[in-house]
Amino acid sequence: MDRKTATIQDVARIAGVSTATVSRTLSKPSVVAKSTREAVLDAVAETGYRVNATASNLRRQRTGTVIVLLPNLANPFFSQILAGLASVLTPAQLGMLIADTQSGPDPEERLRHYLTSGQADGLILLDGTLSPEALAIPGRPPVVLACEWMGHDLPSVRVENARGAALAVGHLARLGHRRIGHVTGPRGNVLTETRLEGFCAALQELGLPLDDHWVLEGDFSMDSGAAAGRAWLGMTDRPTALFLSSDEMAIGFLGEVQRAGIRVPEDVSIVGFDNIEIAQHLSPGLTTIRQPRTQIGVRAAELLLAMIETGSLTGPSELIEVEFIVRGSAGVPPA
Amino acid sequence: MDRKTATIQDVARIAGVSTATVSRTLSKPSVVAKSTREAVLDAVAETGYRVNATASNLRRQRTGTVIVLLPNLANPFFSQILAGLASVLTPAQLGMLIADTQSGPDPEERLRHYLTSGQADGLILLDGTLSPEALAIPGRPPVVLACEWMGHDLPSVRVENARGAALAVGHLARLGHRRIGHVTGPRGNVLTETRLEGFCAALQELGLPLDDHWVLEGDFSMDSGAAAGRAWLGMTDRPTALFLSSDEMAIGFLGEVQRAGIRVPEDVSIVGFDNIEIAQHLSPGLTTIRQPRTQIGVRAAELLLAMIETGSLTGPSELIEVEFIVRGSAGVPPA
DNA sequence: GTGAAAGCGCTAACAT
DNA sequence: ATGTTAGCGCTTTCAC
Repeated sequence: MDRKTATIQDVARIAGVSTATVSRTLSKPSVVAKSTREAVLDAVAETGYRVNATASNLRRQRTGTVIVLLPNLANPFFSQILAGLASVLTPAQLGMLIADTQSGPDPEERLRHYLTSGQADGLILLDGTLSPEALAIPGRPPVVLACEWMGHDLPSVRVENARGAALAVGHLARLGHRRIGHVTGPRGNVLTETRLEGFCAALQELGLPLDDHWVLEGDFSMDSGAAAGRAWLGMTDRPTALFLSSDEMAIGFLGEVQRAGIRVPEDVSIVGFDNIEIAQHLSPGLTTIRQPRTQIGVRAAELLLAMIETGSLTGPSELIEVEFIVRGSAGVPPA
Repeated sequence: MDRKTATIQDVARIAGVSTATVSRTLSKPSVVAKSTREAVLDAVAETGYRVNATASNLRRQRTGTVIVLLPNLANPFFSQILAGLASVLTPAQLGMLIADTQSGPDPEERLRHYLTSGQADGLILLDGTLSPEALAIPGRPPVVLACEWMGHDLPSVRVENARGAALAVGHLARLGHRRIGHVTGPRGNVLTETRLEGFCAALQELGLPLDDHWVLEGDFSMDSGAAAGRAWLGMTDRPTALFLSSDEMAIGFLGEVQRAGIRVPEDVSIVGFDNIEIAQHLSPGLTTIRQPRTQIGVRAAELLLAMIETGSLTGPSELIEVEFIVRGSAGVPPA
């Protein structure tokens, strides 16, 4: 009907009250008299009034927005975390501004920008490669890490990465493997290092050999898994099993060696990490470690919400359990 | 340093100019004298001043935000489109507020909410199942569809879906298949219908039979592809080839029949749709139709940006080409 | 329980 | 080329 949207003034005029009363009716209905409240709500309905979030935010010195900073938006790994975040943030009237650290030139500068721009009530960080110094900014909003991170003193939601690696090694050892290789994520990434440490520690604990040639560097992508597959095919002294630091790499590896005529798990056993949806649909199914990604998002959002509400810059951290999922890609070693 | 962030007043005071000059220096540097500009920029640097986006937006009657409405955030299909959107929107100083139509109860109400709330300068719609009536709202911001849609009169970025289906059928027919089945997306979805129509039309054009039993309903998910695989395994009169309306379904189908001992493509040929990253890493590689998803996002964002800048509610539509990708999952029919 | 009034921080006429 | 001024629409003391 109306050409332009109604303001609080219009509602006040129609209801015959002041703008203050309209505002109160909408935010704290209990403090206004029943009859006034009804008059106001009628006027709201009549005009189709919605509060202007920008004006409200300016007045209340908040933004209504949470920034989510992730390394790479195109990586489907994050979409489920985002879904978890949204399920908590949306009901709390907080929008998610999603930004990608890889699209620009200087990721840490991007982070600093968001922290100082006053554009957000809080920030959720999904990129573990940024350095903690970037967070040392006075007056910054609360931050929750939903990833591993160099400095471990911030509120965070993390996953039992080292234990996951140990579970993988234990499973393979129990099947009889003694020559176990590993494909890492990108060096420098905290996830990579944590899983690698867990892998090495488990090997040592079980008295299994660790050959440097059996640790290949990847970058979590399918392509890098395929490259690892080619490297494995070219080895004279192949490990009989591999633990790969992501399911995506496991898929790339699997496809590559299968196309070369290698049978999985008869000729080589494979364990991934993540339990992405496709893991169960491969042939053979991918044995892997489940990370509950939606839950990571949910908990991170809840933590941040609590900090925003209390105005605190600190808060608890949380460790989320992983679960070992046995499918067909790991079996007994070849005779 | 400072406890609270500097305002434009602080900068003006330090630089010895008015706030208007500070504002101008930052938005249209060319109109202020060089010496003043330098003084202002020095003061900006000294105070670490950043414009308060909320205040700026309120004053300029804009929001600095674009809402992206998609059916399901957890679906990795959208992440690349989002990456494309972000690559255009971020440099234009527009944030993306991402919302999920499936998380709440009433998707159309959600859409209406975003359209009327004045929280966005524009909206990008990735959900083709919402009805066009929901957009008939006075004073709404510009909208771009990045999906198929019931009413075809809005600015949109779409893909040659029907032609993609025809390419798939043509390829299979050329290999010698005469019994070609299809697994659809969810009924009612516009993508589903368009591809189905393309499929039927191509069959007819080539004089190939269309058996109703060979058209199975899926929902684009791997699980539904696996279900289609089980259905196919149970058929007495199996088609020798299938065109599946998404790669995810093709993957589910492939895994399911392979686990049942069926060889692909020797026993059955498969063609998917999308060319998701994993398609090339499967064994056999998945023959499919490529949709340039990043580009879809880029073009949609560019269209919307133009509309926001000109204040127009209409604009051109664009059809993005698909490309047929031959890999190993489709071969000659079994003898 | 309700109203008056003072800004939140910024930009864009309009003056000069 | 720069300053003055009037708000954008809202929330929140502070009175009554």
